[in-house]
Amino acid sequence: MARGSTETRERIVQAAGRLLARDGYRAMGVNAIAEEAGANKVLIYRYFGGLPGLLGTLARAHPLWPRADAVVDSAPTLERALYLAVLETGRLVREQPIAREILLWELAERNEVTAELSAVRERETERLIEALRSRFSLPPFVDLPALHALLSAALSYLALRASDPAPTFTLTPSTDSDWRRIERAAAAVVRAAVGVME
Amino acid sequence: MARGSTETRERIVQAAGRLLARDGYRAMGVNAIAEEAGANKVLIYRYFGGLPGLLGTLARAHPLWPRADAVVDSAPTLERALYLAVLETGRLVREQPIAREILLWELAERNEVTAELSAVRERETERLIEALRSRFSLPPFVDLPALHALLSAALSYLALRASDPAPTFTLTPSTDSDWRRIERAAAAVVRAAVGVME
DNA sequence: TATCTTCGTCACCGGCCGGTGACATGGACG
DNA sequence: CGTCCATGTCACCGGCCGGTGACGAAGATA
Repeated sequence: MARGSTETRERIVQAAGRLLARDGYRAMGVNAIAEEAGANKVLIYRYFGGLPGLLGTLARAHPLWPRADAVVDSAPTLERALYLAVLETGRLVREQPIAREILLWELAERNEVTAELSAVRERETERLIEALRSRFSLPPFVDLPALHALLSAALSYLALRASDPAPTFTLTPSTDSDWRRIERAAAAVVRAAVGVME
Repeated sequence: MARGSTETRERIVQAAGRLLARDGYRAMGVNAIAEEAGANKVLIYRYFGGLPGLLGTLARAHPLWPRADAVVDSAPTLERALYLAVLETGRLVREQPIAREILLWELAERNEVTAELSAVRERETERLIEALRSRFSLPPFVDLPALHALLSAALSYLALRASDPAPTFTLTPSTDSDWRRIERAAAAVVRAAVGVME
């Protein structure tokens, strides 16, 4: 049924993305993906060389992380740009199931797939830092990478905890008002820290 | 061999802790634990009613999170106490493999075990917040839970990423000097934010 | 028409998983 | 002594996993 290499390839990639978003990274096996795609699992080996190849293809097909230029261009000050970048990271993790699962995956396992996924995000983040640095020419004693790492780690983690398997973190943001509190704290922190560290 | 219920129970609990610390939460199965303990897996069902019961016992036997009183008593100011509490959380996650794996587990799965583990940590954190509030009588418009959630989430996440499967986060702290940068950023943030939010 | 390649199917493998039922053993207690 | 029960052992189950070898069916090419 439905012969034709390219269509089948595409169907498998789509199915992998659907499965990752719906059932999480722990469900990503050749058997499950093949069934979801209505294809035969042998084709995963033939077309992608195995699971890592397939998931690499999937990752390359999705733009998952904040684009450096978009963030920088839309903000008038360093504080605002940093704030927006950090919040955008949290928002992506919260609203993009695939992004969320990839972060979890990277935390839980270390293999070819997660290494490549990390590298992709890393590259984009470095470009963001570089863009901020050149656009706003901040004083050298502001440790921008450290500040950015601290805040985006915070938002990512809170977003991870808030979604699907939802435990607590004293204030684990669940309602909109919870998230506003976190965002207000982050804003105050950014505003103050950039000044204080100078 | 080695008859006697209590000794065997203890041996199984010890083996579970060892396995969790060494091989991570993904390795925690009845077969693996039984082999590690040199016992028979049937006993896990007989003595603990199954895996959740065994791991609940294990968790209750380990003090894993910062004690509220210790942190509060050793700090002269609110800034200092908050800074110490947050750093201690990060340090624990970094140095206690069991704590690390429990956090990962809570992120990745939602079941009886992780629910109970979350509850334990949650209770301790609430006590910390309450102790800070009463000890230093901070103004009501400082959103202490939000600030604490933001910062401890940051340190926990960075510590999780820095250990065993070690990908990147632009600045993923690996060396001591990396961690000093993060700590300096956190200190500045705490100092500034408490003032700014007043 | 005959041949050859590509695409897809099917059946099977060994291995590990969680879980259970049947049975040996040894000690306490009558 | 005999009984009983907690303790520990062993073999086995069904199910899912990743992975592979053999085969059929469509279509291009000669």
